[in-house]
Amino acid sequence: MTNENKLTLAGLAKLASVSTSTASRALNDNPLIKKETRERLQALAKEHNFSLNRAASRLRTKKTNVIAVILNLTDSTDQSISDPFLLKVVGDLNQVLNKNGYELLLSNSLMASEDWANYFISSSRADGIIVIGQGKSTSNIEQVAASGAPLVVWGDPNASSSYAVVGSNNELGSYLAAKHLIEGQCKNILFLGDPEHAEMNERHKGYRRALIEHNLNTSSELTLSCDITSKAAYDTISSVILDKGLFFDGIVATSDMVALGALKALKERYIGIPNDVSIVGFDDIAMAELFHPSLTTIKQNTKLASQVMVEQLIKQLEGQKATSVVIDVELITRRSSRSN
Amino acid sequence: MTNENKLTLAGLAKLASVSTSTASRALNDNPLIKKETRERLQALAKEHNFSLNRAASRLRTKKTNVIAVILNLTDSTDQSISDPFLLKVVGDLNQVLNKNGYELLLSNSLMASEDWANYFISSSRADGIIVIGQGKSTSNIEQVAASGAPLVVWGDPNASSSYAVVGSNNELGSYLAAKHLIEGQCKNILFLGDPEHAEMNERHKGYRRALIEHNLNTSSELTLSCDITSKAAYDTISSVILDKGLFFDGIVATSDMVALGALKALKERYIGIPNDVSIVGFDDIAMAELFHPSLTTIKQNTKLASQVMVEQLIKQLEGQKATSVVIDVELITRRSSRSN
DNA sequence: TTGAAAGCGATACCAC
DNA sequence: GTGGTATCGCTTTCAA
Repeated sequence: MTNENKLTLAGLAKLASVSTSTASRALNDNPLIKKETRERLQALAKEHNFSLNRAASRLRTKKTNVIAVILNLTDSTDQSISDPFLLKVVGDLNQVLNKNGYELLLSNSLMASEDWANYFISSSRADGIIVIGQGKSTSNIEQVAASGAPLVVWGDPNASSSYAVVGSNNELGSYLAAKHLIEGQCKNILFLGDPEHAEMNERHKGYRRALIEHNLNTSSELTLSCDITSKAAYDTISSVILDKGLFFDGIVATSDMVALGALKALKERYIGIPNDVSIVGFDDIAMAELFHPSLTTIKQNTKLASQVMVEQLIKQLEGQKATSVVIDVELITRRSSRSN
Repeated sequence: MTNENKLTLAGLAKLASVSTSTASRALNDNPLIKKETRERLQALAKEHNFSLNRAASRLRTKKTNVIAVILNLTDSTDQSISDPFLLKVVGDLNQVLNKNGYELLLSNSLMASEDWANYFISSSRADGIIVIGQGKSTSNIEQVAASGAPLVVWGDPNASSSYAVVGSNNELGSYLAAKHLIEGQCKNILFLGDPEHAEMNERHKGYRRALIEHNLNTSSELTLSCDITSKAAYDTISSVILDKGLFFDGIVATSDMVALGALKALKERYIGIPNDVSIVGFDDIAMAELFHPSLTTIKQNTKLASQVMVEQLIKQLEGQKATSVVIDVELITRRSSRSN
């Protein structure tokens, strides 16, 4: 197999005694070619383990059928790249892209050059870009948008932006979370997360809306800013309890990882969950129900979201305009919060 | 930016009043070209947002600088693709590949055609293949190996195989796990996992070795076969307790997800961990220490493993022969098992 | 140190 | 329905 020269389309055509044009069309299942001929060539290709050279066809057609997916990590290398939620999205995107005939080129913001449009699109490495996460700064993303490259971002769809953003209804999600805690008789509800981050800021708004609606304390000492990792959440909760004691009876966390970090800190102090403190997470990662108590959370529908992202991207690839789309969230009630 | 025709190397060369040859060499930082000229052209390229067309250069050089990473899922679509351990490996590989100038094309066995070598290599989509997981059948992998394509597999490195396998010392891992339980006075130790799966089978061997060394019961009813998901583990443990009561006091699980599923089933029945039953997992996923009790486990060094996999792959890309490599494992003692 | 030109392997326009 | 051929944009040998 490695001794002779690799078979090319021209070679295959010769074997079949047709022209390369015909061979090309046949392998691409072009209906211009007689069905019989098509099938004959496809069989021959299979027999000889022949595959069209993508580099060549990409050069000629100026289409790669590749989508670059960029994990837009905030800063801390290790923590966020292993966030199960982000990786779940990558997995789902992979499925959907493949189903639509695209391949997934994986990157992350720590690696790729600064100028994404240039690096991926102009260089014809990919036809379009999906960015997962807006992070704290969106300048990279705006640059891509300005270049006119097909682009979809997973993030906060309510932010007015020059590009299509697909994301959960974050405000509503945390509103539902807070409301659920209030209905469970929580009076002093903490918000745990990083309000500087676009999506998290929306979640903070929803949390405040619920509290205000129910005339609860929204004092700023109830908003605890911390990184979106379980470690940071654990540390934050641990130290705040040490400082001020247990001055809260509910937590609205900005992610499941954050919720789980908080949960651990509380349990270590023998604080009862959900009776002393109720907790609601955000994401509904696979592990949420494995914990004890299982985690009440706001489910983000990553499967649907991936579908929508790919749809919106394909629209742009076809020259249409894409729009931002809000994905519904859902409260999943489990045992880390009091029901009713 | 979209109005005029896209700039090509020839165009850039004209702008700089040099030949395309010179321009090409300059942008590739070829020392043949005077340093001054090189810098001038690189600056010009940046100024005009110019990037070399990869499709063209790949066609010409017959090198893509892309590595296909294939998640070799067993069967169940949803469960395994979200296994945090596998995705962690993908993330780590991404980092290492990028550092070495390669890009990562993500695929999974459910999607890609049957004939991986053909699909990825002959078609010049990628220069090499990394397969994550041997699954139950290795015929796909062997086909790639037979084709002579650069290939590295994450799996059981002890299996004699025609290709390079990088993987943890699975046998030793579960041996350590079982030994640790025995030292904690466990007498009836369950093995929970799927011994048909290559790596899991090694783990089963290690488990048995430890038991035999200590004259413990190795009867087959102590080996519980179940899928490598937390759900399956939960169901398996639940039903076995229902059937036979609590006839064991230790569990060697084949993965953290499995361990956590078992943990949940036991806690729901108010079985004390680690006093009634001690548990050891395998992997050391990020969440292992968040659980209550935190999970004792066998750590797989994915970072090192990724480095080694890429190294071995690059060797092959350079025409050298690669070898299988065993990665050390480490017992991480936490609270789900009795110490000492 | 630089330039001219051939050619990588497909596709698609135009002819028949 | 099928075939001839120019062409996509770059790299690299050979010549200067």
